[in-house]
Amino acid sequence: MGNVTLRSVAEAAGVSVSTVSNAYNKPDQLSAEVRQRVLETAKTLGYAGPNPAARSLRSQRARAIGLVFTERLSYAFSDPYSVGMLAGLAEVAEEFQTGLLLIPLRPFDPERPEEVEASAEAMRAAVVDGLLAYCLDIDHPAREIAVDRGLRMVATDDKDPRMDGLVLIDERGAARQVGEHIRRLGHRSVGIVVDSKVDSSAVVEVDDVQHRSMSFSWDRYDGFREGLGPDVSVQTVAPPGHNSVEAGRSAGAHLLDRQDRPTAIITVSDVLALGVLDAMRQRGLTPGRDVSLSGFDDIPAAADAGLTTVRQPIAERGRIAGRMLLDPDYTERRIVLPTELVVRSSTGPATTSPTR
Amino acid sequence: MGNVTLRSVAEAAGVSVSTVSNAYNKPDQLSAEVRQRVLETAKTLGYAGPNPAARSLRSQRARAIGLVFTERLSYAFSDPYSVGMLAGLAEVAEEFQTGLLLIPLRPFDPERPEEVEASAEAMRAAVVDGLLAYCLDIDHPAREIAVDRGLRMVATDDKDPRMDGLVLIDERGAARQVGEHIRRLGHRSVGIVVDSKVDSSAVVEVDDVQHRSMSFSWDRYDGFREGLGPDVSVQTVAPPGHNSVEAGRSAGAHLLDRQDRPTAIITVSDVLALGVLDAMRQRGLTPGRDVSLSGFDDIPAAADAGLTTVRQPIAERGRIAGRMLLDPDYTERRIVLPTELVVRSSTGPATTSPTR
DNA sequence: TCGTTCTACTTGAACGATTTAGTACAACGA
DNA sequence: TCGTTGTACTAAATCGTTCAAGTAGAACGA
Repeated sequence: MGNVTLRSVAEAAGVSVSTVSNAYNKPDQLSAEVRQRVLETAKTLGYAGPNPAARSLRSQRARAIGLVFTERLSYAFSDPYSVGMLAGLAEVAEEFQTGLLLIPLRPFDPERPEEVEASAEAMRAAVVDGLLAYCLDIDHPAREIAVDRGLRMVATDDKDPRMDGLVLIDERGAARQVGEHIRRLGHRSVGIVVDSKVDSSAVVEVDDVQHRSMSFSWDRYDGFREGLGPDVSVQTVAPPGHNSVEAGRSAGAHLLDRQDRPTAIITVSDVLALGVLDAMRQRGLTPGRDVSLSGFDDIPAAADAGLTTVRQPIAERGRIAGRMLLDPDYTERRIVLPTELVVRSSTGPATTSPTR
Repeated sequence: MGNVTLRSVAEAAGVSVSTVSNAYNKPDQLSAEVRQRVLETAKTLGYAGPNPAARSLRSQRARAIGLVFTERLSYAFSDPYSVGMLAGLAEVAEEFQTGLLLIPLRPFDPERPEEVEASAEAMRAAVVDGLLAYCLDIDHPAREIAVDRGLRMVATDDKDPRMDGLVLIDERGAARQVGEHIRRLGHRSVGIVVDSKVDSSAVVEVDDVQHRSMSFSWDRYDGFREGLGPDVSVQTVAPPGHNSVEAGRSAGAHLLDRQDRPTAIITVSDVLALGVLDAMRQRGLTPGRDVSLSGFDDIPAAADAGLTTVRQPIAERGRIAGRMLLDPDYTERRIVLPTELVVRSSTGPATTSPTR
């Protein structure tokens, strides 16, 4: 089984190997009758079509693009934002008859370099034409391997100058709008919830410097602070674990239970905001009245929850990344997509009596 | 660039091609010093390691397993159950240094066979050693192609006898326990929420026969009915759209707003149950007191919500599927994993006054 | 001293396709 | 009638590895 090749088909059909190949790849290069005959003998021989590996080798095209898959991305799949982008990417991939190869890697961890290094070898073995560097740590050795291989690389959130394509939003500018919105509403004590790169077991309070090394989203953070201005007092916390509703809930609990509860809470993602919303509900607080809350991304659930947030074209981000990787006619190499502040009921004016 | 091959490295290092190959694949076959020299010249030449396509061709191993990726699976990624299974699969894949290839396909649709057929060609091009037939419709042409290719196929929820491996739970038996639990609590009017295979725009009421063709989960459905027994009156609904919290919410709304509101609601998944829970909250109903509710799967959020459900080893399902595909020492071909009814606060005795 | 075993490499044949350059033959216009 | 063009196919090289088989030389025991 399985050892039926182009040659066996060619012999059985009484034509040359190239003709059989053409029957599959270039139907206009041969007469309809011969093609018909070839395809029929292929069927009776149980030939399942050209061997993909051989085809990849000869044509120098893998018909697949890579996507790094760490534990973190596995969590990311619970995040509607990632799913939306992946859906956009898959749409283009389908259009180009191209697969999406998840490359399982150990997440970067300076504590155990040899394990990470070993898992990075998977990047060598990946049969891909290009790579979407999503959730791939800047220091991960797999990144070097990808560069060495000369893989076309596209990122949606990356600072690496070696990228062949970038699909961005103005993170900082968008975040600034959120900050300004909150400031204009009169809030002077604001909590910020960031995501956390490191594993902690509890909510940690973060200062501006720590944040740089602890979180993925300091552009947003900087934007928030810019928009809020110097007169607003800010308390930043990072929840334990990954970007999730659960994490948001614990961060929200932490902020809401403080003596000096902030009058507004800003989060770096809608998922975290939904968690904070839960924490508010549990405490009988009404969003937009007792405490204001804003998110980021505008995932579908944000509208249902009445969450003020920044809308970004999520699926479009994936689509463009896909085009950059797959469509030779798409020559743009750096796209900055528009965002929009969407004000909903979860933000409102600071109450004049800012006590509990 | 990129045209550095084993041969160029071999020439530069003054050794044979096989020696260079061995330097990468069988370090014990050559002396440490030669290996060192080879690796160094490889580095200076900018050789990124053996070309994966060529390696796949020669060794007849793709180092990747396939996963069908339709729009439906893209929604499935929002489902913690799928994510959990995928995480288990990825764990094993990482262990075996193997990639996970998502193969984008059009979902099966008898209305437009040619589009589906065309997209199924992606199954021909996939460089994979095996396939996890998850979310792959039984009638999808890609399934035939996979069979023709002689791909090793494993399923976690499939009736196809051509599968090389099955990782199952006793769906019907587990569902029966749920039904019995509800019956013993005294409920005599029960709503069942199933998932829907077809696209409808609103909640539809389903009878036993329709259900067969409309849903993916009729084993569970049959189990529910068996456990409930003949004395319980059942109203079955299928929400519009895919398995999601949102869908559960609308199905729940439909059942709860009926004149003859059921005293208990059973769903085929926790995700749907969480939606029903939302609908109950919106109506000020307390789960387990006013209306009982049970789910299926025991995703992490179920415990938080106090949801009665069936626990199944989710990640383990993915892990075993991975082993069946990748581990030659794993010879088991059909595994039925244990389940357990987990009773939490969302189910309680039927109230003696069963009126609104 | 001779045969045997071991180590460290090399040789050359696959793996299964695509692609370039060609050939044979028919059709065509002048 | 001859050269040109086009159609339908073929021959042979090539993609970059891995792997089975082979060899040269050192080391060893009797």
